[in-house]
Amino acid sequence: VAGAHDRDGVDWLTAAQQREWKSLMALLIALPAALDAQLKRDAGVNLFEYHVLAALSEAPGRALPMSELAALSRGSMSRLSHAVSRLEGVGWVERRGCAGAGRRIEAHLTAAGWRKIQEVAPDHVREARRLVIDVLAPEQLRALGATARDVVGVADPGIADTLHRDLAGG
Amino acid sequence: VAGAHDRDGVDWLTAAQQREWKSLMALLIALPAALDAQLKRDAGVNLFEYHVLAALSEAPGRALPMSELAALSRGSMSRLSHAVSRLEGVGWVERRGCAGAGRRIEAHLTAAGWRKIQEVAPDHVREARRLVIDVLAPEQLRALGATARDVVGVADPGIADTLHRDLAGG
DNA sequence: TAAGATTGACCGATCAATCTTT
DNA sequence: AAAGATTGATCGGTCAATCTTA
Repeated sequence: VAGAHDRDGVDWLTAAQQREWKSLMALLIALPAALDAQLKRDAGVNLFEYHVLAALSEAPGRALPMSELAALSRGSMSRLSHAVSRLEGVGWVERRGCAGAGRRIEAHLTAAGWRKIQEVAPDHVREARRLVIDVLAPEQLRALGATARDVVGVADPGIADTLHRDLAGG
Repeated sequence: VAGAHDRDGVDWLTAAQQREWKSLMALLIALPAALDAQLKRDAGVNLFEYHVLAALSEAPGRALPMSELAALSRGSMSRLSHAVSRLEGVGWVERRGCAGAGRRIEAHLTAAGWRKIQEVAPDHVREARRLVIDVLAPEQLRALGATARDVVGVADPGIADTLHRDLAGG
């Protein structure tokens, strides 16, 4: 039973738990790889860069301070800074100083960047449907989302916070 | 409703679907990062290298041909080859020619590698429990595993095959 | 020649150190 | 000094090319 310890004091997984764990590990490998591959092939961006463009496209004024953008796209400041440099290089994003107190730099989507995300989003949504949304029964999808939120709450409270704020419509 | 198309012919996600999708994306970022961080901190290996050592430790004779090991640890041959080179460098794995027809190289766990995985596994299992297994109700975990298998089946049939064989006790 | 395996160049991410502004 | 942001070294992974053996 759960909570049992062997003589080393280790609470090993049961056979059933191992089964579900291995299935989850397979998902963690296969799904991001498939999404990345589609975006890279059809759009020349990776999944993180797509999230950056998508977050900007939904923001008021199509602009966000770097630190908020990092939280929304679930990456470190460093990762974001490198990514924005790349996106700036191809003309989809620009950096500029920003007015608000304390904050210094905001990234904003250029006209070309707006066109790019409009062009790329439909394919990405199609892939999301093909791999997940249309594969699962509605109740199964609902349960998956709820379970994901439970796990993220423990694995990374910071991401969980940003997610909840985003889902609430912040 | 699902299946509806706007005038661009795109079947966008509903608000509810977007909610679950974003939750899943957050999981895909947060969970591997947390598992990786624990292993890197406490054991000096990443999640993929851990899977390599774990797969070898469960194999008969603690050895596997490179191609089978790649499938079991869910990586490309190239990724595995680089990883095994690293693990060889620290003395946990060795390469050697192998007898069976057609096959050429097998990786096997050294005595030091065996000790290493024995030492590291309990912490990894503890983390798996803390982040997932003990967070979810048994039925929720079961559903997560089943859903993961459904998605993997579409996203990567090759990984799905290996997973099913592994779960059947191959 | 096809499958198994390796290699090296390149790219993207992390980490620690640094710069900048309040 | 603290928060926001950037930088550069380094590491790990991918990709395409190559080598090897049945």
